[in-house]
Amino acid sequence: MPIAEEPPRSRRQQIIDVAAELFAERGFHGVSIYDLGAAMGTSGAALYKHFANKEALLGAMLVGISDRLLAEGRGRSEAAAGEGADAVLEALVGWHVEFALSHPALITVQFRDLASLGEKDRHTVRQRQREYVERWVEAIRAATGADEEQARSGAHAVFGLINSTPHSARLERSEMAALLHRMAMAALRAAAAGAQPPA
Amino acid sequence: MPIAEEPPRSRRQQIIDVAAELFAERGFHGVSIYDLGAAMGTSGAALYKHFANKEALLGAMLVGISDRLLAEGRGRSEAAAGEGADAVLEALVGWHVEFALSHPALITVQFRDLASLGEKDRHTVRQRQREYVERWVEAIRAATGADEEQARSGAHAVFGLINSTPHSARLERSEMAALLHRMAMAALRAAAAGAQPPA
DNA sequence: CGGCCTGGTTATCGCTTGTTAACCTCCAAT
DNA sequence: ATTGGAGGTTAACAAGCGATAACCAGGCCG
Repeated sequence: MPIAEEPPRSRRQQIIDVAAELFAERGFHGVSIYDLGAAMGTSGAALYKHFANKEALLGAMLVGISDRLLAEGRGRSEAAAGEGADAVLEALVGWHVEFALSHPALITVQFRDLASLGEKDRHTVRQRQREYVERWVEAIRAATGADEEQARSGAHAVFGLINSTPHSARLERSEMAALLHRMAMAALRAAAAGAQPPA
Repeated sequence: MPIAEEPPRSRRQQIIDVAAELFAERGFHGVSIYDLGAAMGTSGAALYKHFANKEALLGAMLVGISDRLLAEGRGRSEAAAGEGADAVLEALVGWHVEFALSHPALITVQFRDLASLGEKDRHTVRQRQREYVERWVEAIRAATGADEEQARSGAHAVFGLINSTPHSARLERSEMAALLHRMAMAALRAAAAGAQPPA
C-alpha cells in the first residue's frame, strides 16, 4: 500500500502543530527537516514516516486550516441567517477573531508560506480561501450595502486587521477579542460609505 | 578601506528594489543569491561588490524602510499638530496608506522576514518600529481617549488592516486609498469604546 | 510463537547554497 | 599613457539541505 492518508490523528497532527510554530517564526524555508525532528524529540528522517516530503507537510497544514476556516465559517453564518444580515456578519467576525486568537501560528503561516506550496495543494487552498471570502462578501453586502469590489477589498482589510493578533498580543484574550470585534465591525460599516448612504 | 556605506544610490538601491520584490514573493530564504543575480541581469557573485553578504542586503532594506516610515510619520504628525488631535491621526493614517500602496513589497518583507535579520540590524529595526508605534499610540489616545494598551493593540490592528493591501489590490489606487483610510479611522474610533464613552 | 505494521534509528548521497578567490574590463582622473 | 577603482566574470569550496536506504524495537493479532 502506498503512503496513505488515514491515520486519523495524533502523531501526524502533533507534527503539524509544532511545525506550524516553527514555520511561523522562521518561515518554511528557514526551518530544516533536522530542526523539525529536533523539535519533536526525534531525528529529522523520522518525519518521512508521516509525510512524503517537506512540502506535503506544509500542504496538509494549510489545506487543513483553510478547510476548517471555511467549514466553520459556513456553519456559523448559516446558523445566524435567521437573525438578519447584521447577525451573519457578527457571526463571521466572531468566528474569525476566535480562530485567530486560538491559532496565531497557523494564521501567520497561511499567508506567509502559501507560495511555497506545490501547485496542487496551492490550488486547493486558494479555492477554499476564495469560497471563504465569498461568504464574507455576501454578508458584507447584505449588511452594509457596499458594492462588490468594496466588499471584497474590505473583507481582505478586515482579515489583515484580525490577523494582526500575532504581532501585538498584549491585552488579555477576552479583551483582545472584544477589541478586534469592535474594530472589525466599525471598519466594515465604514467600507460602504463610498457609494450608498448607510442603508 | 573596508566595504563602505556611501555610494549614494542607484546600484545598491536598485538591487534592494528587485530583492524586495523577490523576497516578498518567496521569502528571504526562498531566494538564492543566484536568483538575485539573475533578476539583476548579472551573476550571483556580483552582489558581493555591493553588500557584505545576503543578510546585510536584507538589513539595508529593512533599516531603510523603517527609517523612512518613522521619519515621514514623525514629520507629518508634527506638521498637523496645530490642527488638533484628529488631524494628527488623519495625517498618520494618510501617510501609512500612501506608503503601503506605493511599496507593497517592502511592507510584506518587513514583517515577514524580520526574524531573518542579524541581531544588530534586527535591534535597530525594532527600535524604529517601536518609536513609530509610539507616535500612533499618542495620537490615538489624544484623539479617542483610549487607554494605552487599547491604543497599542489598536495601532497594530490598523497596521494589519492597511498592510493587507498586497493581498487584495483590485480597486483603483485612489479608491483603495480612500477605502482604507475610511476603514482605518472608523476602526480606531471604535477602539476606545471599551472604557470611556466617546469623548 | 511468529509475523508484521508503526515509528523510530544511523549512514549516506547528491544537489543547492552562501561565500571566496583570482582574474578581466571599462572609464575617469592624474 | 597609466593607474586604479568600480563592477563584473568564472571556478571552486565547505556546509547544509532534502531525501533515501537499510536496519531495529516493540506491541498487537492470528
